Amino acid sequence: MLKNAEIKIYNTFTQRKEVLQPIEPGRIRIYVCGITTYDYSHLGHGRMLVAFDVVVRYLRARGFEVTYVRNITDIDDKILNRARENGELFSDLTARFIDAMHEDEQALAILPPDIEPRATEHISEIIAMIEKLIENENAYRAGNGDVYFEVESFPAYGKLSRKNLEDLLAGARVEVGELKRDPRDFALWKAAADGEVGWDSPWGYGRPGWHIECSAMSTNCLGEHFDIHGGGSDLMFPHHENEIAQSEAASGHKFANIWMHNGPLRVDDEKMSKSLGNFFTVREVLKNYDAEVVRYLLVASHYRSPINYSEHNLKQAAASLERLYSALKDIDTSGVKSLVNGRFEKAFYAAMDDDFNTAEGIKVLFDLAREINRRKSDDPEQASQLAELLVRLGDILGILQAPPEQFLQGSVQADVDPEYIESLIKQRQQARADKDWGRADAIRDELTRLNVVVEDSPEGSTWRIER
RNA sequence: GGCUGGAUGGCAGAGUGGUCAUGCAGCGGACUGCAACUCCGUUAACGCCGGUUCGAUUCCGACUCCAGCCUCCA
Repeated sequence: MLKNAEIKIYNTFTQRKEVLQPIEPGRIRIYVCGITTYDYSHLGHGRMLVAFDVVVRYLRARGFEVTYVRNITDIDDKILNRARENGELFSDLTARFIDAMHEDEQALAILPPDIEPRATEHISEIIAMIEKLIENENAYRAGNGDVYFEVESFPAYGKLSRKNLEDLLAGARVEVGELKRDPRDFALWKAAADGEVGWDSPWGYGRPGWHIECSAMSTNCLGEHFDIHGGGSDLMFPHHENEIAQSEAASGHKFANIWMHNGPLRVDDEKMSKSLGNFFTVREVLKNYDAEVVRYLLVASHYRSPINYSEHNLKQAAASLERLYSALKDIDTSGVKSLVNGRFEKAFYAAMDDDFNTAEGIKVLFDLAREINRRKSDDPEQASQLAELLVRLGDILGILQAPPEQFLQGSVQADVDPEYIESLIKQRQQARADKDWGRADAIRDELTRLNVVVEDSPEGSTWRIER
């Protein structure tokens, strides 16, 4: 790949794009907040997973050795509540939804992270970090066995989400029977009763609070100081703010160099959420739309922008992908010599170097497609090389990896029998040979009824699904 | 109310101080038995008001509107 990669990334922390400067030359360590597994992944999760999948794919394409850690939070109040409602073990619940998440990931062509730590497998590290925080006088035990982080003891608190401590105090809810010294303090460890899910600790039986697991797992997997920390923008406060407080209070130095936050997924211009009833799980969506079309939709906008989920936008995504795949159709790229460092590749890298501008990168893919179409007939060798490049660049975005015919002829929206289609096409070919245009058109009408479009060319007739 | 981000052609969505985004849709042409695909050409935009400038959609300021976070959330 190109040498001297200079990649700019928007750092939420500094509110500006910064040149990525690895702590260790040639190597990037990245931690992304994954999913709390108490239900099926929704499309907002899918967006996050795809966004950081592209980040990692691109960094690798640019020659970095990447260690990608994405955690699973498998112990949490929501999990325990859901398990109780279902009358099942919390570990059975999380096992089921972790499997489901992996299936969804695979469907969306999301590469697995290098390390996928689970909170329940890092309880001892969590306890060790809490002990350290108590020792450093950043945390205290409450009378009931809870342990809280003392926000006042960490003056930089609020620097990521730009909140000042006074405002937080004014806005904090004070609950009855409050065990905290200060309403802004948050739980590191929650005491549990016998019979509830928990682990033994120096403060008695209990379980970790919500934020500490990410501090413990990231530190354990990547060290106390690493390159990139990512997650959804809705995690900025309080989750990431608390992570910074915990991690930096424990280690005494900087936590992550760059903070990346992906934008929200909206439905009808509102954030997708259960309370609004506009909630889509990944698997529901994949019943009605091809996974690659969904992925294209997620990748066609910049990762920090909101994406509006709608049937209309999915249709447009399908049309765009059809154009790209049409360019690849009938081209054999096997054994083709790779075009390296040409203008298209440079333009693509320039776009992606600028804070992973996938929308600008996709423009280059369309430029490539047009060039391929121009050359298809008179310069097939050049067309093949360009097609190989198109597929290679598509891979960085996680698209265009299927055989073109497979994409163009298969679709979850139209379940057709290829043999039947082929037989109709043959009959139509005969009718055309006989110049029986009426019959040829009647057959095409029948195909249209089946959502099939026929395309005639000097080499014969091909077909595709009308999405 | 505080903090962030946004407002681009019919739709989606990038970007730039003065010459093309791109895709879909539209229009004209080529190709086609007719189509489709494809190619060539083409229409069309930068919320509002000021300022800086020879020139602003792009920089600065005010305003309006929208979204997210401030409580569990990717």
